[in-house]
Amino acid sequence: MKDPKGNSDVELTEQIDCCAPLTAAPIDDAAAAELARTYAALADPVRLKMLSLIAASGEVCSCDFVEPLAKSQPTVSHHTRILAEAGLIDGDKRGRWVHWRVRSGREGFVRGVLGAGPA
Amino acid sequence: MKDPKGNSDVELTEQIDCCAPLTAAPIDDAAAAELARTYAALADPVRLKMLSLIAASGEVCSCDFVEPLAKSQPTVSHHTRILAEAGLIDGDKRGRWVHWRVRSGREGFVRGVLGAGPA
DNA sequence: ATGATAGATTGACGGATGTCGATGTGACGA
DNA sequence: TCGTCACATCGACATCCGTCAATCTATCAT
Repeated sequence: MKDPKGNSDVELTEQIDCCAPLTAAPIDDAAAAELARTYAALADPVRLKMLSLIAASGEVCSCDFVEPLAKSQPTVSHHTRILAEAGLIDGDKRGRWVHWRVRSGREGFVRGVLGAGPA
Repeated sequence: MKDPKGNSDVELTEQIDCCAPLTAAPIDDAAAAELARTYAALADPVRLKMLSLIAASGEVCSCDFVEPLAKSQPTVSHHTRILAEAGLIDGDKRGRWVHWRVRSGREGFVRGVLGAGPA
């Protein structure tokens, strides 16, 4: 796959010009793959409800997911794992319980994700 | 604290309050399903590159996707359809060509999606 | 009309994903 | 020590998804 123009990893720079494009340059393959992985983690209603439960309470125990989500315990574990591997939540094991919270530094992103209305 | 439609910039509003939740309440099933559909459309590197190509150029013909994406014409058509059904792009048929643009009103969302770094 | 072109649709294939029962692994309590 | 509880992992299954060759549809040029 060739890259005719030398647009390797150009960061998003503010263009205040008239008729400025939405983005300065198309993203490269690595960035696209990385972003796709993040959004894939958000592409499931169960995981979105998980995120919103965590975001609303600040901290949620794994056991407290089973009832509101109406999913089995292995399924809940599966989804928390995916969210954690996507870098969106962190698990804090205290005794037999694991408490989940939004990863530090990602609160703004998560809030934006959950509030993304048609605007 | 109500959350207005303030999804302009994903900005880090410091949570100085003690124990302030990220969101007021967990999202309901319908909202979760709707959001999941949107993010599912973004969960593919080919579609993200498409979006970035459109966002960078303002308007892209379907035929101009085949080469930079290194995908067959049916595959390109498949992906444009998914992005359109997700309400992210619109196709403008002029003669034999279809020109794609970011849907009006979704520019901010798309810009945020493509520039979603860890902040 | 005829042929050429841009794009959509169909059908098929392999791989990824969501789900749950069964089982494994630690941690707590009696 | 033994049993229980919380969670992770495994195995299996059905479904969904990305991909392309073949084909169909609509449009343009001659």
